[in-house]
Amino acid sequence: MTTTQERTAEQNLPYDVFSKACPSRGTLEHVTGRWGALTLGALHEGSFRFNELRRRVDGVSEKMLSQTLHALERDGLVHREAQPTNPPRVDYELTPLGREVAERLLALIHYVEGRMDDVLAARGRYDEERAPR
Amino acid sequence: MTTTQERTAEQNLPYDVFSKACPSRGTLEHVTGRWGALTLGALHEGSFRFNELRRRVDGVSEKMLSQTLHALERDGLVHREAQPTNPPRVDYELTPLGREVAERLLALIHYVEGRMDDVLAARGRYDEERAPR
DNA sequence: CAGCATCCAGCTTGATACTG
DNA sequence: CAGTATCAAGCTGGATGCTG
Repeated sequence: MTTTQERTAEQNLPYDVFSKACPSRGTLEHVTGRWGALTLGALHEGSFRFNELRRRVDGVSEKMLSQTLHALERDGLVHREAQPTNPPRVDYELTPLGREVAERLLALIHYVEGRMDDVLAARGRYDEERAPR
Repeated sequence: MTTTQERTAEQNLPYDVFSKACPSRGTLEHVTGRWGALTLGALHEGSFRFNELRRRVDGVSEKMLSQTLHALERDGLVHREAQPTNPPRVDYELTPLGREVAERLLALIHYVEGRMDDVLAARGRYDEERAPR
């Protein structure tokens, strides 16, 4: 069995999410976090204004959406286009890098959605086995 | 623009992670959460015992690993094989469904790892633009 | 070894109010 | 419209002690 450090050295990987200190872990959390994932998923379908996005991502608060967008913009996954009009208009869209990431993320999301019946069935079995009384 | 509900109806999707109430959102969080993602990633390489896994997933506490494994087992992604020996030996491995999910997850993880240089560069630009003083 | 039970510090989150 | 500021509450997660 190889340790994280050994794998990193052997395969010469510059960034290894399995290592606690690796910055890729932070970015991965922005991408896969509850709101990050849904935001990237929504933006994969086009450009959105702030409040459009807010309605799209059911349940996100204003604060969390703002925070999420800042993190994704900082990581270079989302582009923010602000027009200095009044009232202000700001559009968000994926960068090329963001699109690549979103595609892989959506492949995962759609797969999970497509297998939810199996997941729910597994849950039923699990719960029944240990609380039938 | 279509709402979440409209999309769900139009495309006849049984499960839509964009909807607050959808159970797929919960499963997605188990899969993509900090520890869920790393645990699935580790298990993709083979079968592991509890403490092996703990060493592999750098930074995870006993409690969180236990909790994570329970959630993944309940969702039908991980299989738990307990041998009634003394001392006890328990092995964890992916189910076929878990393997499918882990593969898509790893595609995302590896892509992000591979583009970390771009992410870090974007961060540098972002930070510089708004705190030069 | 493989966990569970408990406690609690602190970070995350949501609600609310306010600004340009 | 597009956010920021502030504050309370609740949940997450780490430490500790214990069991089979």
